Amino acid sequence: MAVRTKRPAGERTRAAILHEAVSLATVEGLEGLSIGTLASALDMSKSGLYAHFGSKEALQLATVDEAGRVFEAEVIDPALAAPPGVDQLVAVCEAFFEHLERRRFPGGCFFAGAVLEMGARPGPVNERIVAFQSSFIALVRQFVARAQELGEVAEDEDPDQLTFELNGIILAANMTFILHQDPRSLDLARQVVRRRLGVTEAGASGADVGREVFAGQG
Amino acid sequence: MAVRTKRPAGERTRAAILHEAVSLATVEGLEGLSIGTLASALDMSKSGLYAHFGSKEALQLATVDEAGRVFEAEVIDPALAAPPGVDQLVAVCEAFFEHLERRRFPGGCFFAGAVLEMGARPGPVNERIVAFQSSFIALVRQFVARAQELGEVAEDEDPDQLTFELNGIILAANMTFILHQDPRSLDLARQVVRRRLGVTEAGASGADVGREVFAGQG
DNA sequence: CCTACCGATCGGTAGG
DNA sequence: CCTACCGATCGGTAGG
Repeated sequence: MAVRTKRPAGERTRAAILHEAVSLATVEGLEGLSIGTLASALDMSKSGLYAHFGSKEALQLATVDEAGRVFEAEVIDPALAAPPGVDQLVAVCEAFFEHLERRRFPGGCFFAGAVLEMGARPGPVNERIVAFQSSFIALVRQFVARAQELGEVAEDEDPDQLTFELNGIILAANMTFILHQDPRSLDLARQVVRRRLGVTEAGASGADVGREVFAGQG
Repeated sequence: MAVRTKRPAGERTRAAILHEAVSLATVEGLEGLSIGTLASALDMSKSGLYAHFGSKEALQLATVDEAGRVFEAEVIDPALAAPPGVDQLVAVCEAFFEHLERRRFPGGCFFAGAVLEMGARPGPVNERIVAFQSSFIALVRQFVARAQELGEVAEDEDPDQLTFELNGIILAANMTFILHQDPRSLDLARQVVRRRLGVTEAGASGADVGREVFAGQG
């Protein structure tokens, strides 16, 4: 199919490894993810897989980066595409809920699990996870500040408090979804977001499509 | 010291093992917790420790139970001792924040981590974790319902939504504390709780003592 | 509660 | 990307 470039097979293999690694890590954890298990899941030899990374830590770092790319594509990009204001706050939450609902990873949100797993394990892997998570919170805070500038969030609200609450809603949605394995758990999360942000009807955002509505806003 | 009863030394040893096991599990995870590591942390032989439980799964179950006892003593009991109403909702959150601040476990809240670690690993250990977590949420929901009966939570609030939000605040506090390792992170969580519940001054609850205040309520 | 051991798997290496 | 291997550690057992 593709024209031969430098090492297309190797890159495809690497991508396939990381795709599997991120999924496996949401079940086994980043420490529990073993090179042998990962190799046999891909019908490869252990050392063949190992050669792509050179150490377990390098595999873990590459896995975190791959999870970051998935999160950007499925959660951050749709939120960035939404119009600034309260709609954007709804959009970032909604994109996260759909990321869960899609069951992209068997163990729920990669980063929610990774922060807790590696929180007491200092080192490069922990630092990379913390950096990504912190940048996501910072982005949500920007969305909140912009919404407040637009007058769609009350002036007496503290942006840090609202950001904290939205992060809490996201984490509670992830935990509830994992606990009950039921897509309806997310309906409650959606109601909480809309009530907290003063959005009256269901489909407040037209940015993150794939659901329906445009009920009472357009 | 103590009069010889049936097997006091064995029970003391078992208690010491579980105390260490819960702490270690918040760092290494319940799967990463190995019998060898646990034994050497206690200066015991591996098989000596193993004899107390008979299988790794039994050790994991006993560890979850021990973590449940700690959570009951440090979070649930203080909340039950608080007066019903909004004070009790503040008390349960405050008890959790102090549980974190006390750094009882190096990896933060045991159950927050355990739910995410074991969420995609069906089995008896997962079931025990889910049962405990669900019972805690159910208890918070009872507190919310009681506060609403007392007229301290608005009639148009949905108890499930408020319970979900309080759980989110707790989870966000845990994550933030782990991310920044800074007790001041919890100040923001405290502000969020009080603003969300319409409590104006800092020390709304006299039940969970050890902090101070009684500013504008008594 | 111990020493001594089992087969399996771990991360990693040699050499191709 | 492979086979074949390394020492260390895993959960678990025998026997005391």
